[in-house]
Amino acid sequence: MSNQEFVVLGQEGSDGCCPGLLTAPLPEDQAVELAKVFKALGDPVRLRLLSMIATRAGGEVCVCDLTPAFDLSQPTISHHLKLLREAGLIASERRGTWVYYRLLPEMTDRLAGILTRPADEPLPEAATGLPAAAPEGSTRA
Amino acid sequence: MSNQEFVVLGQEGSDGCCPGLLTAPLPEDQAVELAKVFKALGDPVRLRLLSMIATRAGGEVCVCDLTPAFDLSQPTISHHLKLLREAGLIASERRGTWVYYRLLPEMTDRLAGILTRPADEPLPEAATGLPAAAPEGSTRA
DNA sequence: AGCCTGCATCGATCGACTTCGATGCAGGCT
DNA sequence: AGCCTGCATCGAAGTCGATCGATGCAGGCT
Repeated sequence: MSNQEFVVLGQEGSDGCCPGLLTAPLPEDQAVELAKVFKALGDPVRLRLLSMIATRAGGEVCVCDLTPAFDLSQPTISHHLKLLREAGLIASERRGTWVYYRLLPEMTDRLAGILTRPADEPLPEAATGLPAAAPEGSTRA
Repeated sequence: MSNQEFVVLGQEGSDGCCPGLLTAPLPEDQAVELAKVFKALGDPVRLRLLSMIATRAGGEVCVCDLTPAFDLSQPTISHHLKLLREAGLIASERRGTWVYYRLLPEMTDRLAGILTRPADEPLPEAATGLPAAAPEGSTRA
């Protein structure tokens, strides 16, 4: 049960080919994989679940501590946890009666890296104000 | 047209009250606002659009350069751009016949900060293996 | 064994999202 | 003026996602 369901995103470090969204034009297949993770974060309940898991001292939370924090049924919470798990953001482990969830910091680290721009980003403010200069590929047929 | 539609997320810097998801248990209303932005990123087309906009030299892209890069209709691309705009990730400006989009790096910076953990994160590996220790709030009635 | 608790899975419901063609609107042409 | 191009908006259609009650399963009790 403590497996990650399926590993999304190749695990190249911050040195490899894919320094992130804001550096190179993100190929199709990578966009698909990345979107799965961001989609998992695109829900208030899942964000709060992730936050509760990540910030709990000890690095682990029992599901029985998560469920009563929401005005939702137990199956719904279980469903959201499953999505976070399938996105590679958390992992679960059963110990006796209870199931514990913990953060997988590799994924959040990776997302943070993907959203970080390469420190310079001149933001030239150039072309602004020109009388409608023709864009890149427009041959104006 | 170059307005941000509506400003999501209070704009406190990295010093203020909300250092991110992985530090404090994310209150409900903030989770709702944050989820909107992550949801906007939770689609492969929008991720590629954002990437194309962010990585274009000059910091701007004409819509007419974005549309032919996808196997989708023009209204669909326009719809995705609108969602990215409403999420505060990009802004648009009309110049003559064409509309140009540019990245709003404040938002991506903010997301990156939210996903960054406070550098230490001991990952104690403690309680693991114990014979079913009772979780936090369980009084085991 | 039998029972009880904690959690996951199943099936159904209903709203949200993606996509499209059709249309509207702004701005540059002739 | 009339026309054409670039882009946004408007329904409509189909798919996906969130949520629930019911159920199943695992593990610790008596």
